[in-house]
Amino acid sequence: MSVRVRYAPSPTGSPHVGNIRDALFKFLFAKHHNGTNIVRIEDTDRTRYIPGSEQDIFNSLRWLGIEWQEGMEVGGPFGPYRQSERKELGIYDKHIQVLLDSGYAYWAFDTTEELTEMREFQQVNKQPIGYFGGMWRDASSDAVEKAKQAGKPGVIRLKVPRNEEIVIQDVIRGRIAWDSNNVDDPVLIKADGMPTYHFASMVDDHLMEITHIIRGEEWISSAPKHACLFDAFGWSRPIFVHCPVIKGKDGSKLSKRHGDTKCLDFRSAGFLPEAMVNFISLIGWAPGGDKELMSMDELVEAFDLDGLQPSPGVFDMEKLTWMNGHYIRQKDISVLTKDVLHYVKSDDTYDYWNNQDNAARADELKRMRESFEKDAPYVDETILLEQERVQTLAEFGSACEFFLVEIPNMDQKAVDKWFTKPHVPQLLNGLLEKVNSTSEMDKDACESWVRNYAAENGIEKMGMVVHPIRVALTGKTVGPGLFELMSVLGTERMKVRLQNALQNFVTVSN
RNA sequence: GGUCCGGUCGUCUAGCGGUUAGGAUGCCGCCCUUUCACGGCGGAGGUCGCGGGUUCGAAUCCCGUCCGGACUACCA
Repeated sequence: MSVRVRYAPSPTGSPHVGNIRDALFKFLFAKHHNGTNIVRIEDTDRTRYIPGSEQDIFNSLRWLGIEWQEGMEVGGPFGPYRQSERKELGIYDKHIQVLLDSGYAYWAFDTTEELTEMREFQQVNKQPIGYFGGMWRDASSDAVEKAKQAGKPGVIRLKVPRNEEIVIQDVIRGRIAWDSNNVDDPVLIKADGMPTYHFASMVDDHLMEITHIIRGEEWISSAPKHACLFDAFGWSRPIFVHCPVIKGKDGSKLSKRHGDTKCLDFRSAGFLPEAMVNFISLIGWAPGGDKELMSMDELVEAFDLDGLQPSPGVFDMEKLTWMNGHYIRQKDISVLTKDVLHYVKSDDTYDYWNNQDNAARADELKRMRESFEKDAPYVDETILLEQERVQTLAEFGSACEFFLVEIPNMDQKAVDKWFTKPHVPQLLNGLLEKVNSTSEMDKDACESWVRNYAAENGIEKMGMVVHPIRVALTGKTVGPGLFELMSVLGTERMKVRLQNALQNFVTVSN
């Protein structure tokens, strides 16, 4: 039997990295086994529906290269793939009737107040909290009819068997058992007629012939309910795989207060999909050796359930950042420049940095976007020179800034350190003279001029000539190799910068 | 409170009864070098949560204990 797995998110917001990591696992597993990955939308809670989140879900998946062969947007033989549509088709009504008829489900008419009161009672009496039958589990059909006649809103609950042991086999953790007396009767159909997750998801998993339920660890405690449901229908249970959660630095489940958690935020922050995929695949899973830098194809090749880990992992931004730097460096320059262009053109980028209260970064990136419009080949060259010096796409903004402005911002400490040396005015004037008389200087020409100058003036330490020129041209003490940088800048820009340095910053005259 | 899951350097992890407990990241140092970065080399960092067993031998198996986490909705 071929593998069929499903990614079944709720459209309640832009997906979280933990959720997307699970989606990645499912995709890798399906693809590794030549199976089918299905995307189904679980929108049974109308109150939590957020418009636009379906698109965020698809965008997150596509950004990372997670494919699906069946489901939303691509169709398939088991559609529709949106639960609200399946509800309209009567799929859940039909199935709940089966359970009602066979006695595995029952109507319950408790009010919200009654349920709250019940829980408070259980709380103070240190009892397990939950609905274990109340007055409705074994109510007579007359009582149920009467409540219906009276127009009382009711729900349908699953009649979990009592005095039994409920056992599931989890692929990662092995046997997990519950005393059924501790498993409460979950609501299957809500008062508004919509199915709950417990019901809709399991019915659909069966109908869609899902072989493996791969989901987060937070579902373990409802697994016995799901197992009972399958048993009640007489259906064979799929294989359960509960993946460990992803935690934040403080050890609790990753959430908003840990910073970025939405998958698409990472795109806006300047991370590459290759890095993101590689990094999140390694939280809770390992191929079983020392290898950790892997492409999507390699992950597909290496992925299997036995590499899954039971213990939760912490999302380590520093390691993600390192990995992103690795992928930036590894990238072909023609591809990289397109990525950067795309990044600085995207509105999401600016929304993101403005939300981060980092207007300066937004400005740098905006300048880069404008520069692309004016002189793309020039910007491409600056990207090449900064490629090995940045770790995210966003960092190109500040790394390339000095190239793109008319006059760079002069770092006062750099000026104080280097422009006070007595040989500097002559040096900068000499270079100015050179660029005035030359229209083009390639890297070698720049290098030989600098070296000759040093030799002719008896300067032994290259730093003594290199650093002042660097400060004059870039305003900084750090950056790409001087000769590369000079040749990319070109004589015109060098002229303007040298004049500015000599007029406004060089304090010692000769 | 209850149920369940988990516990190897700060972090991600390898390990499946015999290893000086390996790799990666981060940190530190050296080398390369005009700076930064990249790269190369090296270092610090783990009595494998703790306590008992089983065994000639345990991170690996068993029991207990502690700590952490998830769930505990007519949310998923």
